[in-house]
This record gives sequence, structure tokens and C-alpha cells, in this order.
Amino acid sequence: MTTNKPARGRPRGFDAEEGLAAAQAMFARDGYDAVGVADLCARLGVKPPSLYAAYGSKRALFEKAVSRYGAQSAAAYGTALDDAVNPVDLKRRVLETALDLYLADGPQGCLVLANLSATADAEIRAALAAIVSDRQATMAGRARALGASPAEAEALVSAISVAMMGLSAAVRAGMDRASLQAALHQLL
Amino acid sequence: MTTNKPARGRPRGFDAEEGLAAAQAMFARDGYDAVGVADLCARLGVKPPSLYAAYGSKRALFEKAVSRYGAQSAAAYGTALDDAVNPVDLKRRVLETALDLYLADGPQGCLVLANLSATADAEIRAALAAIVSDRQATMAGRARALGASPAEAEALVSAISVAMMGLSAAVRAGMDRASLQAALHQLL
DNA sequence: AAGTATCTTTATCGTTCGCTAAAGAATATA
DNA sequence: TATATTCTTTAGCGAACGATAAAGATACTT
Repeated sequence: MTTNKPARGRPRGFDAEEGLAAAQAMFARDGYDAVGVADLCARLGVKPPSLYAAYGSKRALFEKAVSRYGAQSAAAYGTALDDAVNPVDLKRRVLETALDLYLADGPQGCLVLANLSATADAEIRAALAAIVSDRQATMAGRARALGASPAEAEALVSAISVAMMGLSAAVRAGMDRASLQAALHQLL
Repeated sequence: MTTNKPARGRPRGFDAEEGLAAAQAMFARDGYDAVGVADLCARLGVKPPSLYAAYGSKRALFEKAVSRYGAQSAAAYGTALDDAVNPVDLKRRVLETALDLYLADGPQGCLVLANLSATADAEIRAALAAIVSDRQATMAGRARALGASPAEAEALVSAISVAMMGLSAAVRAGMDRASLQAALHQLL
């Protein structure tokens, strides 16, 4: 989709999309605060001005990484919502999808939830909270479409949200997959 | 218990226990990384050298705050474990106790779990992880005493741990008490 | 009163942070 | 070839961080 225009000046010496993917992995593993501009530059083999020319700022780079993560995970969650046949089944499918996602590419948890909990930057927390809020609204709508009352849908979404936050934190705390699955089935 | 020795040199100009309580509240609300030495000094009405003379370092102060938190919460969790009549009841009692604790004195969540998720300092994370591990061992022992098999006790403790992490994170994310309670009862 | 021990204040130190001005290098167009 | 445009490098800025040396203040002990 990124139409390769003829390009005017000196071409960029690195792949911006690869760099974004690497940055996303670093932010997911270590968190926004713990990943420094120097770390990112070292990983991308680039000096700070190149990184700033390509992405604008550390925050902008993080937000691009969050967008990328959202696009990646949207398909999995969409399938879970589409396939659900009733509200309780929705909860099970969403949480199992989440756990699979959190354990993919190493035990990194959820980029959104982990940084919502961990980042000191208030503006970033607000942006992440808005994403979570959107997710919750989508789930509540689907739950109502599956027959839940508004109050039931709210409660269901709250339970899913708490469980997702717990799973993300537990994954990052090092809990192994078997224990996580045992925990999840106890919470369904 | 703190025997007031006659005191030798110039007396301290502030109450170290009050300062510790204030620091604990700050660490609980904002997290270890986000609370600076300057913030602590401003809150205690003290210059850095006084704070360092009294507590040693920012990390030492945090660890004292964690100890204090542990002593405060031990009674509540002890009651929950003591009163439990079977493993499932134990889970319910521990999680309800946790939620009450997390909402006391403002929506601060769990000092241990919140900082385990949020802090960039690896040594602090390790110390907090050890505390969590101890807690888990205690709960598993009590679950076995109430008739759970070793495997059942492990699964139960994993579920409790995931739920506690989720509750702490959800509290800190601003979820209201009613939603938290609805979520909790869906996860029991 | 003299001496000693402890705390408080002032004024930083050295490091790391995110970020950028200025100059050089590589591509396009004219 | 000349010029414009864009990226990269070198070098470093200003701010915030945790922490401290040195000097002054206040208590107890002798």
C-alpha cells in the first residue's frame, strides 16, 4: 500500500517498517519508560537524528507501534467476537485469544495494558485508556447482540477487562503457559 | 516498640514513621519510578541529605514502605485464609479482601503488584516477585490443608494470582467499585 | 563550658534523559 | 554540471535524575 514515490533527496538508510516492528517488540518487552532513545538507535543501527526524522519523537514512535499492534490483534479479537454464540462463550473466546496473543513472540503480555499500567507519562496512559475503552464498548455491543441485557453486558465486559489485565500482568511476571491456562479455566 | 533511646546528637526535625507512611502512599499512587527524591523531599518538608540520613536511599525507603504495606495487609489476608472453609471459599475470601484493600485510601491498587508490573528497576522487581511467590506458597499450603490436591492448589493459586493482578490493575485504571465487584463475582 | 555526635542546609556532582543545530553525504531535478 | 532536497553524522544542549561533600545548627555527655 505504501506507494513508492520516486523519492527526492538522499534515500533513508534503513527500513522504517522494520524499525517500527523492532521498536514495537522493545516497547512490548520492556515498556515505554524503560526503552530509551539510545536503546532504539542501537537496535536500529541509527543515530538519533535519523530516528527523529523518520518517526518524529519517541512518543510518536510508540504511538505508531501501538497502532501497529492494534491492527495485528484486531483480526484475532474480531474472530473471537464473530464466532461467539452467547455472552459466556464470548468471554471464553476473548480471553483464550488474549492469552495466545500475550504469549506469542515471547512472554510480553499486552502492549496496551502493560503500558497502561506501567508508564509514568500521563498523556500516553490517557491514549491507552481510550483504546481500552473502545475495546470495551465493542465487546459490550457484541454481548448485547448475543442476548445480554445492558447490565449483564457491562458486568461481562468488566470481568473480561479485569481478567485480561491479570493475564497480561501474569504473563509478564513469568507465569508459565500451563498455569495461565489453569488459572483462566478457573476464572471462566 | 521503637524504644526511645535518650538520643545523642541533634534530634531529627521530622517524624520518620510519618514520612514513611507518606512515602508509602506516594509509591502506591504513582509508582516507584514516578516518585522522585525531590517529590519525597517536598512532601516531607525536608532536604535530600535529611532523607538519605533517615532512610539510606530511595530504594531503601521503598523497601521499608513495602515492608510496612506487608505488615498492614498481612492481618487482612490472614483472616481470609483462617476463615476459609474450603478451597473455593478461600479464593472468594482472598479476592474480596484484596479488592477492599486495593480500594482503601483511594484507588491505589496493590503496592506490590502495581510496582511489580510498573517498575523498570530489575532488582526491585525481583524483590517484589519474591514477596508474591511467598504469598502464593502460603495460599497453596492453606488450600491443601482445606482438602485441595497439590495440582488443585496450584491451579487455585494461579487463578487467585491472575485475578489479584487484574483487580489491582483495574483499580488503578479507574474502574469503579461496582464494576469491580460485578467483575469479581463473574470470575468466582 | 568543652567536646562529641547527629541532623540540616547549601550547593552542587556525575549521569542519563529526550532531543536538536550544524555540517557533510547521497540522491533527485534542471 | 549545478542546484535543490532529503537523510546521516558529529557533537552537544538543557533538564531531570539519584546522591553527596562541606559547613552550620542543636542536642547529649563529661
